[in-house]
Amino acid sequence: MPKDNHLLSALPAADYQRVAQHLEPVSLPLGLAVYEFGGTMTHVYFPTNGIISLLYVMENGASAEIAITGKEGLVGISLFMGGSSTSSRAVVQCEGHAYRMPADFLKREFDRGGALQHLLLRYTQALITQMAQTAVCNRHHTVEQQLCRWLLLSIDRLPASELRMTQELIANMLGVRREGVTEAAGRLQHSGLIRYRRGHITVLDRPKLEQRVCECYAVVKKECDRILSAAN
Amino acid sequence: MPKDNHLLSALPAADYQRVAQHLEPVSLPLGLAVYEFGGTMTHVYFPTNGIISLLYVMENGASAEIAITGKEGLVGISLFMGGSSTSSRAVVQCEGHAYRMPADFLKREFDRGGALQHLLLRYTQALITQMAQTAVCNRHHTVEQQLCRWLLLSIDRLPASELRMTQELIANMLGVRREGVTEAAGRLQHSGLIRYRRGHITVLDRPKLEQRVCECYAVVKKECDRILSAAN
DNA sequence: CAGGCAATGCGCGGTATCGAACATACAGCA
DNA sequence: TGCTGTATGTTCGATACCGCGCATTGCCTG
Repeated sequence: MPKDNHLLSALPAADYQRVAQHLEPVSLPLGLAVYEFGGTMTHVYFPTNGIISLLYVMENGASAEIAITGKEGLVGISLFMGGSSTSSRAVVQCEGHAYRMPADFLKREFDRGGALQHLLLRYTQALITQMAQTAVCNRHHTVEQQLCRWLLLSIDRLPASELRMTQELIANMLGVRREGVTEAAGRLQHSGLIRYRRGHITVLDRPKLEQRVCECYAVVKKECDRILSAAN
Repeated sequence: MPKDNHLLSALPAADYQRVAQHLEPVSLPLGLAVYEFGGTMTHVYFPTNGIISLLYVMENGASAEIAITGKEGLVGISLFMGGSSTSSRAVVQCEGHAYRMPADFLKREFDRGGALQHLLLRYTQALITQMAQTAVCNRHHTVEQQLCRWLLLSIDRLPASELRMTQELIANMLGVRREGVTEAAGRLQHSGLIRYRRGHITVLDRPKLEQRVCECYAVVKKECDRILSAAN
């Protein structure tokens, strides 16, 4: 079950044995803030399912999603990167489960410099790519393109092609108005790419969604695949 | 002279001795592309002065700056993060000098896990903060605010408060139209915060500039200071 | 000191997004 | 089955930015 997380499953047996006994299963209910801005981090989280969003909330309350993480990664990279506190919120966007590991154990294990270190650094690199692409996408692409990107990135991390999510929340993630999401989602539904009803969105035609999305999705996905395949 | 770079100067004497003989001085002429997209990285660069921008160029030619680096950091983090190629361009935005280090030596040194590793990871953390803030700023702030942020971040990395830079190039960095920069810069000049003439911009009233800038500047600066002070 | 070119200034219509207010309709619960 | 709160749909003007074209002005070089 911890091996449902791709980073944990990529660990060599010896490392995994050592690490496994320090893993504690936790559930990730919808809306849980795994980390708050500026809070101290006592654990890192390896999701096995569900999605966690890295959100940045500004002084005036406006927000934007910086990256999302699922079973392919972990939440809490700044712990081993040398900052002990977070500069963003980490919120459960789709409920699921995770295994968490105490901060001090992770740091010790990281400093051994073995396979775990390499995996974590590789994943951090993928996360950096995702953040950079988000910055560019925010600058140059339309709400509809970004919605497509967000949907694809999300269902990539879920078993089904349906997700529980209101347009209001999506708007918070994308950092746009709710009406903008309503409009874009309406167009996508009208074209038969998705279907939604009160808090549920289903992707019906993934290939067509990939046609409408901006290049940002492919860049992030490719980098994510590349890094994690090389890890095995 | 290598110690003009803050990361190199923060190294303990023993580490510095070992590393120094692998440093090669290079000059950074304006416009040089230290890295191209997808290129292989043979060296990492520790600037001692000047500014290097991390730029992302999209399929249609539109571009956006993701982060900037000066004497406080290094260029080429993906080398030790486990990706061997870059996902962005690194372009010299203000001429200067740097010391470069061969990729394979850096990797070996990094894998020793000593002071250099900690410094590089800390700096990467600061860079991540800068990228996240860029993403948010692109989403929510006006061109004028972003211009203020860009100016402040730039002169923080320069000895003087003047920089050689056309509005056209600034527009490329910010990912907006040249006219947008002209307009915003015109307002700032009219208010007496800056002065510019054909390719030269001088910051006249830094405190007032800090009043007009969005919160993003302070966040990035604070994190950068925090991380690099803790490194000493 | 006189080109010539690059940098800047400006105007135009077009579009995407914003901000706010309100109407509707569905889901879950009593 | 009906109520109620929340999710979604729709409208309006306002604004920021885009894309284009072209005028102007300063700097550099010959």
